[in-house]
Amino acid sequence: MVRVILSDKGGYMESKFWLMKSEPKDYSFDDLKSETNATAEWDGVRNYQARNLLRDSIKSGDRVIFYHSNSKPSGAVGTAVVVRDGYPDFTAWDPDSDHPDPRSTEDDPLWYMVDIKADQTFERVVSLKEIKATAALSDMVLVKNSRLSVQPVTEDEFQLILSMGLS
DNA sequence: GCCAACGTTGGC
DNA sequence: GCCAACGTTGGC
Repeated sequence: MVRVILSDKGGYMESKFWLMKSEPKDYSFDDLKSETNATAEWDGVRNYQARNLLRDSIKSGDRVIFYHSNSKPSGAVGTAVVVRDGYPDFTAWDPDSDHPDPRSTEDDPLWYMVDIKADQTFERVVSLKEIKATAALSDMVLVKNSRLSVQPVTEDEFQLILSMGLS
């Protein structure tokens, strides 16, 4: 089965590499590592474009760059592996959750999530400043549309950021 | 804390 | 379907 996502040019591309953002004051990479099996539900995404990726395109085994936004400095801090395909984000219909949305129900889910497991911890933060200063990373969604919290990256981008983070 | 950029909502 | 108003993200 070919997995596809809508590219910014309106055509289709596939990805097995992603970048996910979190504000570390809300949920940090250390928080993920401290979970049982270093695994957590990536819940709370309330954006349709990101939802579509979580529901349709992101699959178990895919690799993720974990990015700290609104941080000092903001940047990539580690990697994770997707360990469960998209499924309904049940926190949406829990009125006591951090991200309730009464439009979403168990019978007709509106929002989706995947599970991720922490993998490699970078030796240093690969800062947004450094990413922006790296020519080979200039096409990243992170650089072009800074708001999307779940976004595709190319394998080359993933490997380059990983090598920067481990050196 | 400011605010630019972007996404969403809802009146018409 | 347009678009103004509003809300959110996230760099700085």
